[in-house]
Amino acid sequence: MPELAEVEYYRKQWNPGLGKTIKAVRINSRVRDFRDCPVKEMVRRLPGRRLEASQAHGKQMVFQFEPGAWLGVHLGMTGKLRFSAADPLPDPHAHLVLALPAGWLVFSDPRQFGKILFEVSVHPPHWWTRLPPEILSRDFTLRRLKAAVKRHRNTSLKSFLLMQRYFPGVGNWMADEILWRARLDPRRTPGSLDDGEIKALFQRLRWVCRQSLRIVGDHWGEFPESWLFRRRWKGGGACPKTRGPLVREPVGGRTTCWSPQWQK
DNA sequence: CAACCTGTTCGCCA
DNA sequence: ATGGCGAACAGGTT
Repeated sequence: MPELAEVEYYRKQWNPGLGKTIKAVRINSRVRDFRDCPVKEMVRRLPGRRLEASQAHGKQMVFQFEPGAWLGVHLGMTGKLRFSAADPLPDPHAHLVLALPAGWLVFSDPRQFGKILFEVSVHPPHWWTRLPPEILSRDFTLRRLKAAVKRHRNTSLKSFLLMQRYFPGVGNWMADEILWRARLDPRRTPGSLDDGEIKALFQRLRWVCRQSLRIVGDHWGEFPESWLFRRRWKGGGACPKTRGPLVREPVGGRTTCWSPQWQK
């Protein structure tokens, strides 16, 4: 499920390990999650290191160890992080397990679209420092959005919002929520937007990120009934604004939910 | 049983 | 070169 706020939620699930020293690493190195990971080095060098801090950035996370080592985690489609007081051995999808003095930090991912990275270094690795500005940061500006619109004027708005190099953390449901609140038809192109519509998109982008972090990021809360999120999963839903029917069909290759009477 | 899936990357084409 | 699209990845769920 992981998009921006859900990633932040999962990041915190490893907080019980903060300040603790890794005793052992258990890994299923055959799975796809480790395709870009120096597995042997990680298994050799993580034990004895202390989990110092963690951060999330869009859908990407980093866990910082002392002395200098960095564990990158991307949850893909079905990845999860959890702390387990009992040995998670029975879980066949627990591909990475970090043993603490008491308990285990677990990464599980049945579908294996996630990605684990590892680097030993005093400084944070390039794959962490070269990420684009976060949507809620000062560097994410209307100017930047307009440049992206100009460059990708012919794709659908739906595909556009899913581009992580501009909108890190936005996934399928967030894109639909943002377009619904900006009253924009997901099949429209960025190039067709006027200045007011671009501004609305900018504001709704930031609003949906901020609110979903507040609701889901801390503790897995429920979105209010007023959100499209609550109606979008099954056919036959009604728009919370107009009470009219919602449409559910692929746009840009992804299942998309929108309200034709509300979004133009 | 078949269709579907909250993500990314690759190859193909214009 | 760059932009845009569709397939592929793998396994669980509806």
